[in-house]
Amino acid sequence: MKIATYNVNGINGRLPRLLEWLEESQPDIACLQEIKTSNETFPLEAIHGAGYGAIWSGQKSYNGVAILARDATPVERLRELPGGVDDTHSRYIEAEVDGVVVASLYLPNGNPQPGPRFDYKLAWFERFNQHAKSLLKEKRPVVLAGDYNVVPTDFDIYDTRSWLNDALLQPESRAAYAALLKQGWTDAIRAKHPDERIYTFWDYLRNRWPRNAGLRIDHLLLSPDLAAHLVDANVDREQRGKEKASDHAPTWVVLG
DNA sequence: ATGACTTTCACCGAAAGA
Repeated sequence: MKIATYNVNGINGRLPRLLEWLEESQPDIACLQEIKTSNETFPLEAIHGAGYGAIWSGQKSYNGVAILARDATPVERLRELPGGVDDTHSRYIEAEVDGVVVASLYLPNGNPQPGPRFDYKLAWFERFNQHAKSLLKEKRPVVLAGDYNVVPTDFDIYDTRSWLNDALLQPESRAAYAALLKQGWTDAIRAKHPDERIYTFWDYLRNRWPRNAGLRIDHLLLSPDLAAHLVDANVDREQRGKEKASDHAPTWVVLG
C-alpha cells in the first residue's frame, strides 16, 4: 500500500499537475493540503475521473485538506482536530481506508515569530499531539501525513542561516515535533534514509529549486505496528521541477 | 530592513505562504 502527502498549494490551479502525478505515482491514498478552495468548488469530478474517491474540508482562499483513495471513498472519522475553540481554519481531516486510519494535516506556519501566529501554531501542535496520543491508544494502524511546517533538525535543511528566525526552525516547534515522535511514532522518510539529505519544499523565491535549497517539512508518521511494515519511502522530486509546480513535492511511503 | 515568487479573491492590490 502506497500512501502519499502533497501540499498542492491550490487544488484548482494545480489540477493538471495533480492529475498527472496521480497517474504517474498511483498512490493508494493521497493526503492533500492547502487545497485553498471552498467545499463547493472542490474538483470532485476530475478526481473521480482519475479513479479516486475523496473527502475534504475546504476553506475559501486558505488552508483546506483532503484525503483521496484509489477506487474507494475514505470513511470519514473527523473533519477537525478535537479541542479547538474558535478555530476556524480547515487544517485536519481523518478517515479510515482499507483498515488503516489516515490523517491529513496542515500545521500552522506560525510566522512571524514571536507573536499570535506563532502562539496559534504551538497551541495547534499541542492539540495535535494530544490527539495523536489518543490514536496510539486505539492500537490500530495509523498514518499521520501532512505539512507539519517543522524542520526537525539542521540536517533537514540546506543551510540554516536564512531561517534562524523562522517559525519552522524554532526550538519550540522542534520540541513539539520531538515530543510527538517520542510517543512512539516513526518518521518514515528519516527511518528509511537516516544519512541522506532529503527535502520536500523549495521556496519559489531566490532560485531555491535550481539551487536545491530545500527544507524537509512534509512528514509521514507511522504507528508502531505500521512502522514494522515500512518497505520504502521517498519524495517525488521531479514534480517540483515541472511548469506551474507547487512549492512542495509529493512525499510517500510504501507499506508491505 | 526590504523584497524577491506564487496563489487566491476580486478587481489590479492585499493577504498569506515558509
